[in-house]
Amino acid sequence: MARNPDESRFNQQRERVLQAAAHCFNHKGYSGTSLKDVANMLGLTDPALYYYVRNKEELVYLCYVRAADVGREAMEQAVAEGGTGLEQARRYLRYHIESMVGDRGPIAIMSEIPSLTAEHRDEVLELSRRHSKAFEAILERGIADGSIADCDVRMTGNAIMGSINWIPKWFHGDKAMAGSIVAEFPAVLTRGLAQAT
Amino acid sequence: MARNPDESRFNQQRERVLQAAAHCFNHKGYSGTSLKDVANMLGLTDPALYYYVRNKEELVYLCYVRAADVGREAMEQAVAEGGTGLEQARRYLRYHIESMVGDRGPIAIMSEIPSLTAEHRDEVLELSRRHSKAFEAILERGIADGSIADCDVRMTGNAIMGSINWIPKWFHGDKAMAGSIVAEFPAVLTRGLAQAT
DNA sequence: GAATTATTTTAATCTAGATTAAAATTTTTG
DNA sequence: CAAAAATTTTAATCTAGATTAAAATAATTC
Repeated sequence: MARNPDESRFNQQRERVLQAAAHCFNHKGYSGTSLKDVANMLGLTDPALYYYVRNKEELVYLCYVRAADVGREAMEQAVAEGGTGLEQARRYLRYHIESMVGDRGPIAIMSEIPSLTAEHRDEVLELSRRHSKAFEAILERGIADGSIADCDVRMTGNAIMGSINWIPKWFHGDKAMAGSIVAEFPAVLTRGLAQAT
Repeated sequence: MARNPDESRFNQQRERVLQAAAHCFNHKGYSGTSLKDVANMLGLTDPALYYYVRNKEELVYLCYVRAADVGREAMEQAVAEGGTGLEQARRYLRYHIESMVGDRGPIAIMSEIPSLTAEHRDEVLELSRRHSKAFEAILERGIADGSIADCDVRMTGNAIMGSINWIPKWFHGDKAMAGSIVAEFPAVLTRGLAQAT
């Protein structure tokens, strides 16, 4: 038995299921992906998935929690490393984007939140809200420390988060493209934030 | 009979169907909205919708074409009015956003493109691509005329378009919010573009 | 290597919701 | 107003795909 429960065969396989599902959802759309599609991608038959998730709703839910985790981890690491608000913002964006287009991807676009059960929906929305708040907090710290020009943090946050969230819509694994995104996005998205000096 | 075919009772009613569908898709998710939901919103029963669209796939398709139209109109008007590239970019964003959060809304998020028929999918993707190209062209004109700082137009375009496309995800008709978006977004999204003078 | 546990399969339901058909109603027109 | 056209309804199918049950296989344990 693996010492770390996250590394157990079961959890590893479940992680593969989630990545396959995210891939299918992003490529074929939610309504276009059957459990059979996801299962076949892993060389399994559809009922096998029920060994890892209770039903399709839970599969979607777990994909979304996973997407939120990736964002949260990037945020926590970026904040932990300190620096000015602007530096933290840039770093967060780089970490998050690196994960999304790198080995943590593909990340599911959260387009079917409304179809989740009330409990799951509330939880995912809460994670999402918390993430937005954390980013707004970075912006506010940047304004306070003078690295970021005064702005409407709510709208600025919405704008930047929208860009991030939309990436999986047009990025489909192309390596060269991944490089461009990582190289350009953090700069592009924060260029407008800097306080003129 | 109306002289302008767009104003015929049929077309007006169809437009209402599309708006209702967009509202439902954005609020309940694609898989969560049945034709019954859309029909009931208009005080109709589900089979009545088949008088306006061939099937659900076409309903989605038409919602997406409509969304693309709104963007194209904003783009054309903004470009037609001339000015520097930066001015055109700002104007386009203002027009597009005003339409989205105003009386042309709600606009459907294009999350189910992959479920469209091959013909419809290709057409929508082509519209989408053309729109992106048009925006990149504005950026290039801005770089040429010196109003916009040199940048990776492809990635910059992707970033800004992502912000726009994501708006229907979190904006749900709140009037005050609509005001903030129109007031802030065009500025926020173009702040990073300006050539330092 | 026998017993236990974990994983996957085949085969069988079951159902929501899309779609169709035919009839009823409403609107328009001459 | 009567006929024709337009719009909507009620009632009836029809099906993909989610889900469940039971059995089969593979991996682990002692």
